[in-house]
Amino acid sequence: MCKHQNIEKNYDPKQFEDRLYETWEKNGYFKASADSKKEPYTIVIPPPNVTGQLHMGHALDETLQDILIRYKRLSGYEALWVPGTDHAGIATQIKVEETLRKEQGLTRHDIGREKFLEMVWDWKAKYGNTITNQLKKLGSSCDWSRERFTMDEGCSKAVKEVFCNLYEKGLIYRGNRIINWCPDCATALSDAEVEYQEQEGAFWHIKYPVKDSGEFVIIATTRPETLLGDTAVAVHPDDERYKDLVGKMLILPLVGREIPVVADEYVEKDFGTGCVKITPAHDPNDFEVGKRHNLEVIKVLDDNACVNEFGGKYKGMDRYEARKAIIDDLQQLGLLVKTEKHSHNVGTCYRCGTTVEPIASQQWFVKMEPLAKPAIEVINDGTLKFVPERFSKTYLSWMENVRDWCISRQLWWGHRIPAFYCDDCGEMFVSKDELTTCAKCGGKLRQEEDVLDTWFSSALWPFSTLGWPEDTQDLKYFYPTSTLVTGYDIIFFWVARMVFSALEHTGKAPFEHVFIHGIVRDSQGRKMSKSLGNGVNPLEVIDKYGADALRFTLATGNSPGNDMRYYEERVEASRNFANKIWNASRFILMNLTEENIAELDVSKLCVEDKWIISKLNTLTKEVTENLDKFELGVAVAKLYDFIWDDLCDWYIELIKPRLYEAQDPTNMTAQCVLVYVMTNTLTLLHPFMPFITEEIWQHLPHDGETIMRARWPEYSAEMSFEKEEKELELIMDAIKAIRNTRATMNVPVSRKANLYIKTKQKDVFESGEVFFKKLANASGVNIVDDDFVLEDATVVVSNEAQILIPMGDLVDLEKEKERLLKEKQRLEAEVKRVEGKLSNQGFVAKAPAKLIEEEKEKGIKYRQMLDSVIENLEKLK
RNA sequence: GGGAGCAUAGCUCAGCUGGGAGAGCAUCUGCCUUACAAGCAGAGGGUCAUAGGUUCGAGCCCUAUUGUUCCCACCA
Repeated sequence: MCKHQNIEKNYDPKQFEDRLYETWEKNGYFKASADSKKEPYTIVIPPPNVTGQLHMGHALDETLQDILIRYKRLSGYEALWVPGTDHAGIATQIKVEETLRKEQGLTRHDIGREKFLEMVWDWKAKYGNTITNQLKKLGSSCDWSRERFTMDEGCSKAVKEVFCNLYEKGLIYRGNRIINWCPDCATALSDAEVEYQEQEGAFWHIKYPVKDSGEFVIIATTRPETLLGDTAVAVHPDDERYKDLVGKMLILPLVGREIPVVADEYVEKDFGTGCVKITPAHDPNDFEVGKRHNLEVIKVLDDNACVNEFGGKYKGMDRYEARKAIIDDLQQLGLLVKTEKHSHNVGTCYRCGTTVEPIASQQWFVKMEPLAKPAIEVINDGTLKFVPERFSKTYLSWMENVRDWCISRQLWWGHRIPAFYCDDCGEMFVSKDELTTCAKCGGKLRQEEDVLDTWFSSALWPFSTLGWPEDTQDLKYFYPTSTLVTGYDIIFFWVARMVFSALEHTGKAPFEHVFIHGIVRDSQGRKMSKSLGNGVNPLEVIDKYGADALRFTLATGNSPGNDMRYYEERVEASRNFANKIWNASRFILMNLTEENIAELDVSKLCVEDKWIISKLNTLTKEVTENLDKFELGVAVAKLYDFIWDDLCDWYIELIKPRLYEAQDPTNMTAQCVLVYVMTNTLTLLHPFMPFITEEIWQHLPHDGETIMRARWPEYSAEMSFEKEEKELELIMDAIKAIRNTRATMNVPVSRKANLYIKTKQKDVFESGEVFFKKLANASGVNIVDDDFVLEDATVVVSNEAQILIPMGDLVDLEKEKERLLKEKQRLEAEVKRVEGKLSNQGFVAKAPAKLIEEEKEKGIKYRQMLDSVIENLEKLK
């Protein structure tokens, strides 16, 4: 009779997740078209590192994006999610270098630039698909036909275009300035790529002899090894102690060079000794001081942070060896006054953790001030909004204080800077084209060796992936993008740079909303990291519990911008929820008697049908509103409650009698309602749990090929049934009260009881007979008059009803008294609260009328219930 | 030094524009009731960090304090 295929008893995601994804992709459901008449909705993926592995951070990021994309797609938008990967300059280069060292014992310099780059490209070809395949496991509905890579032809073209453009405007320049140097990666870093760590260090007090006098100046430093490059000692201009010293010459210990004492406001009088050694080549502040006083810049450390030829006898030592040697020597000479403990912040490389070395060096920079201005403006005028809003503060404070961006990197893997030098005449050319001959002297040109900061190309991602600098149809239709979803940890690296780049080159903010999430931590609240070995592999979680369970876990109980802890127990709970949906659907399928199901006929609906439909209607409204406000966690929690409590625990139980009775004239209607409610619920849930919703949807009677092309449910006033909701809730309240009483009185489940109900709502309770029998273990239901008397009965008082249950010997008078007294206390408290409110002049005068009305109704209800309880207590005396 | 977040049940966290404190897990009791034991029914458990304030009414708004986490700055 039943033409519907039965499904397995237990939810087993492995049976369908991969299969469904393949079908979706094959059928082109993820593809978006720029010819569409619909409104566009666009997200570009934060490109993961091309050689990376999926971690929980990605899983969260992709899940949130996929929820938004699927929601918008269902809501009738032309939804495009552009995927792609980042070449990740340093990270990738380090990985390949490591392999080269391990497998062949060679460095990149041994094999040369060309060979090495070939190797990286091979590496990319081999491992580049790993992470994208992992994204597919999660269910990400990216338009893979548009997959991009930051070093593909189009992106490279965009990079050159931007570079030349900025150079021509004078916004890119080459200069000798202090930069952060990572000795291990052997490259310059931007300020954003330096992480500061508090480290226990020392503060050395050193004597510098004053020339031609027996006197000394004592300076205090944390970096004695840079002494070799000192070109002055500075004091504060107002410092009385050193007034006479200014202008005099000092003899630099160990070196013997003469250096002046200068006066500069940068010096803090009260810190250290008030005298500061100035090393312009190895400290950003000293560099500035040096500029003000025309000091020589003597670089004493080389690219490996070892002392160079200007270091005399210390030449060749690395910075820490040199430090130790210098301290020892100073001590022997009696020039070391004292050593204090001192904790201070040390800059480290965000990739390898090595302590960075500030070094004066010839590098390329982006001039930030003119670019930052409009990027600040778009926040202030509301063109670009952060969710949650507070992150705009983080963004603004950075943008307002931003310094010029060092964009050159001494790496091989990346976009080579399009600058060309002529060694014959010294001319430099910046050009999009590969120049070979000098336009001035005809000499041979060589291209700049340095490559660009990885973030230079990712800064263009929202428009370079859509075809810029060409004026493509995609760019016209999908740009600016709608929402950017990313973690707060890359607001500076990436978000900020995308904003000013987009404004400068496209004239538009790259997106409307920046939706910020936190990071996924381990169960102890620690960051997941390789070194701690506490990372959880999302793929293993998917393997064990399914992608939907992982997605649900990441989406639920998580609020925007906040970190979350990962607990396997939570994934298990999510899997259980999936199983619940699975079995509810299994139940529906088992009870469908026709292949096709009729349209919902409102005139045939029973009270419980209207109740669930009305509930669904409200749910639809709220879930939609929550999604529009980026409150994904709230939305999915409401879906959970509706499915588990309203649909499974109540509605399905309520209609079982109808379904089991083939002759029941309302049987068909119940089937209709089940299919209607389940189909709509699955659609609302689909963005969160795409696989299980599709799998079930395919089994249920449906129109169309896929739930991905279903229509997002809409709130409708016609599907709101307030009267029926209230009526059924009276019955539900009574059932809960009876169950509660029976449990308290230790009545065995097997013992059914007759109910005698006193109520003014006779019709409502009469129609609830079948529900009482099924859900409250009633053998019979009798509506009786108020003067009805029953001996040896327990009395359950609920909203609008008194229910008498004869229990014979089972009624323990003392227990019954105790129960009623407790009930009395509870109700008295309620009555007191309501009456307190209503007798408050201020409340009655100022509170909204609707609220007052509700309180009055509650007052009457509780008063009635309390009276009943008291009346019954009297009888027991 | 500047800025931000967090503090709610034993644990992890929700709580939207201020209107009777919620979930999951854990605990206790009773159930293999023909969708689901990955389940069902019931129960216990909270001075919403502290002190003030605004309001008829505060977990939510304001001020201060304490604890905690993070970001930025970098006094050598």
